Amino acid sequence: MVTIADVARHAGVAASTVSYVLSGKRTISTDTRERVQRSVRALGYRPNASARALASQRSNVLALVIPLRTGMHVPVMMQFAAAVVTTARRYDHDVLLLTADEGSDGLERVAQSSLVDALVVMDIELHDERVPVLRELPMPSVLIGYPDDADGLTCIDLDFVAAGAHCVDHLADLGHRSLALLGTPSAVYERQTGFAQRTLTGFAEAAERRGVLGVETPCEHTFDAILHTVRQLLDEHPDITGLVVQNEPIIGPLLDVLRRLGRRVPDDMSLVAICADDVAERQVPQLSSVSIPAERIGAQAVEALITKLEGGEVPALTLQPPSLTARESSCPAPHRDLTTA
Amino acid sequence: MVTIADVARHAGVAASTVSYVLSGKRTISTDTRERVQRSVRALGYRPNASARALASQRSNVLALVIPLRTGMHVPVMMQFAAAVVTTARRYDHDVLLLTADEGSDGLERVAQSSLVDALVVMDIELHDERVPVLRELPMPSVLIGYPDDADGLTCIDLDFVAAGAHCVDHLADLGHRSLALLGTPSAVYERQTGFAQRTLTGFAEAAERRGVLGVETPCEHTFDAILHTVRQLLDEHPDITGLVVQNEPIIGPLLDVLRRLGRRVPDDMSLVAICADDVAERQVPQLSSVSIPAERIGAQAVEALITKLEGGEVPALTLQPPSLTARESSCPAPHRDLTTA
DNA sequence: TACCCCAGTCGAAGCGCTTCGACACCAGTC
DNA sequence: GACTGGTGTCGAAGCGCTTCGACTGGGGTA
Repeated sequence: MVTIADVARHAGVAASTVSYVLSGKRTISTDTRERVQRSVRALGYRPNASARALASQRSNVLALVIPLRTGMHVPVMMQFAAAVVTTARRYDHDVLLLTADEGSDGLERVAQSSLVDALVVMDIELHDERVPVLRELPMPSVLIGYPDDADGLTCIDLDFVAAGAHCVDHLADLGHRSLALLGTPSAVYERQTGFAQRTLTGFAEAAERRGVLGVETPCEHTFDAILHTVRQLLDEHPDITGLVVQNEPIIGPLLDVLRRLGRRVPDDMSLVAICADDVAERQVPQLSSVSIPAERIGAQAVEALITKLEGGEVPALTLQPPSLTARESSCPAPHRDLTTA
Repeated sequence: MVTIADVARHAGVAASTVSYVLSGKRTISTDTRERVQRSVRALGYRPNASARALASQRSNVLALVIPLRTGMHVPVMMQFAAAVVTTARRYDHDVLLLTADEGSDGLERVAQSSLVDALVVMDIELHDERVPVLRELPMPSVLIGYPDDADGLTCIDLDFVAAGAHCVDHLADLGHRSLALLGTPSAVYERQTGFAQRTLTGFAEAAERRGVLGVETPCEHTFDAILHTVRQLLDEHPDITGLVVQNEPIIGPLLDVLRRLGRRVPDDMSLVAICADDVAERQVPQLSSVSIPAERIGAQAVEALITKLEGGEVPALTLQPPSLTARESSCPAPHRDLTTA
């Protein structure tokens, strides 16, 4: 391996000069700078990451904690992860992958051993055991999602309360009076995952505000579960004409189930999904949806972290406003009242 | 931060003694060992990763290169990734996440800067530009998948040739005489991805060997594309009664399409998928399938790497034998010949 | 002309650990 | 009683880099 000393010798300067050329932290004459850069290229020099980290107290590595848990929708997670990695690279950082099942011990491990400079933590529960740990850690972190008590933390998320409300408003504006939220598997609610809870809240509040019926039900991923859940829902509330779906993997089978139950989308049943745009567009009919800007949020998380690493200030909570795109799956409610009133 | 010197002072020994207690590389008296361990616990000491890496020339970090490319099925990838991370942790290693779009430069970067000790590379193409680079790198690597020329490499994969053949054999055994392979999106074939190509080969060879018709067609992910592909397939080859599917995300909509085209599964059309077991089981009807043992392969990759890091020998190519589970989606062929012969 | 200042460079210290060789001590051995 | 061979511990060197303080020389100022 070629070291900085080799480069220095080759260029006829001191090792520290090479270091300053590379970091730009002191002024170096054009002449020297170019000579050093030529030597770097000629020898194919790459600074040793550990030596650099040891001397500078910076590893240039971010930890990314991703959940690999039941009920989570994997492709969305990967979009976040990809955005984090890509953005980190843009700021000359690498990403260490941790799974959530290492828990808060894992966070302490990588932080206290100085393996990483900062952490991005996904899939935050309302009462997350990792939150107090993150608060005490001697390095910056950013959460994607946010706990109930977000004091002293930096959190970034889609505004799921507003997202839930948006869906209700959209359907209510179209004249629907009875709505249901078809949510994530119940395990996700049980562990009080922020995004699921908040969508629920937004949905319920908006239904109340608009004076429409709003029922909520979790839904598992198997076809039979979907069939059963929807059938029961429509049995109990036969006048439901609007469905809000926050559960990506069931979207395909759900359309199937509705067909099988004799409900045409959107004629008999309007649908709004909370999901990635490409998923919404891929369906037949294309789904009206509130998109999940995973790319944007992942990038923002890294940028916030970099800012904090450089000593800058970032807002404690950044909520992306949701945006709803109306597509083919939602339309004005059928005029029941003409026949039933 | 607590350093090894603090621990040494606290325990009344030399720093090197602490190091030897921690590594176990020299015999230490029970008395001293316990005293040191107590001090470690009392002070909450964690060795500094960079210092350790610098001194020992080992970072205890593995690079994992995952593809984030069009046509790849994300959940399967994540299963691999999760298995790699989990297994790495079992051997006291961490995982640095790289995306394939950094290409071979990314590999050189992390390897030559000693950021990592070894690499796991996924999604290998038959003529992969990264292969020559990996061969030259001064550290071990393991490929999940394998290129045409695998000389000097360590590769682990499901035996997709056998998988393709297995599917044909299963259907041929059931009396089907005309089969089709509904494959990945064409982009995946165009970049000569190993698993797709080899399944094709196995499928074609087995069809030839069994003397049955075997047509092959790529298939994109959108509903319309699936509908169009299947319709065209059945127009051109109306007597196809067996379908092999290697394209996880289309499985749901495909069942839909077949229904729409009036083909009942399995009565009119037998189906065998190459996909994760849980996906196969979630469908209605449940799919006969060759499973993709992502967990196993990911774990094996890491274990091979650890063995190589310790100077051990590992086989150049490890092919997992595929196993087919017959479920509801395949049954004996309808007895056409009675009516048409 | 004497002075100061700044740009440009160097040398050395030190980041926190591992590892090598040396050494001290105690048991056996002859 | 001198010698050998472990066993357990220590000190020092060194991993490859960053960074601090110091030094040099040339240009501007008084």
